[in-house]
Amino acid sequence: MSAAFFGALSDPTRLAILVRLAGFARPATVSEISCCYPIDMSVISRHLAALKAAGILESEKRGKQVYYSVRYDTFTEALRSVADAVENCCPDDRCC
Amino acid sequence: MSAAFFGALSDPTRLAILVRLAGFARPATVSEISCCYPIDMSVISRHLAALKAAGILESEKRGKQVYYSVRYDTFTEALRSVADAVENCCPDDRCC
DNA sequence: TCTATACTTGCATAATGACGCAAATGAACA
DNA sequence: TGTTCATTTGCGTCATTATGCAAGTATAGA
Repeated sequence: MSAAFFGALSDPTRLAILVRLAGFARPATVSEISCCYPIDMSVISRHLAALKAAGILESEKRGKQVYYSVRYDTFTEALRSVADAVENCCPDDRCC
Repeated sequence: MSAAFFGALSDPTRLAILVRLAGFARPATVSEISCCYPIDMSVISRHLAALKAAGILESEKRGKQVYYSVRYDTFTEALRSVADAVENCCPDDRCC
C-alpha cells in the first residue's frame, strides 16, 4: 500500500495516458501516445517512465521505438488489494 | 476516474491516517488521530479535509469535536471500479 | 560513415503541495 | 458574558514536481 503507487496516478496527464493506453489494448510507442497531447514528448516520456517505475506499465524496445503497455494484472491486483485491506482492517482502538 | 481521488492517497501521511482510521473501525476525533503523528494538528486537519473532499472520509460534528470515519463502501467501490474500467476498456486503435 | 528518426536526460522555471506557527472560529460550561 | 477546549484557516517557507527547450543516446538505413 504505497503512496508512490497512488502518486503515479495523481497527475491528470498520467491518468489520461494510462486510460488511453488501456484503450489501445496493445503496446503503443511514445510517439503514438504523445501525439494525442499538446505536451512536449519529453514530458510524456517522463510520465511513462513514472508509471513504469510504479509498476503500472511495462516497456519493450524494438528497434528505434519503445513500446509501452499496461500491466493489467498487477495494476488491478494492486487496486483490489487496497480495497480488501481497508475493508478487512482489524479493529484497533488504541491510539499511539 | 479522477486524479484528485488518487492525489488524496498519494501522500504517505494521508495514507497512514486512512489506514489508522480504518483500523479504528469507529469514528475518531482529530485529536485522537493527530496524537499518533509528530505533525502539527493543523496539518492533520488539512489532510483529513483533503480525504473528505476526495470522498474517502466523512465527518460529523458533535459538540466541540469532529469525528472522522472512512466511507468504506464508496472508497472500495471507487478502487474496484477503476480496476474494472482498466480491465474492460474497449479497444480503440485510433490516435488523436 | 553520415543522416534521420525515436526516445531520454540535463537544466531552468513555474506551479503545486506539505508543513509550522499564530490567529480565528465554534461550542460547552462556569 | 468570559474562559477554555477542539478544530480550522491565513500566511510564509521549503521541498517536490510538471513543463519546455536543448542536447545527448541509440538504432535503422542510405
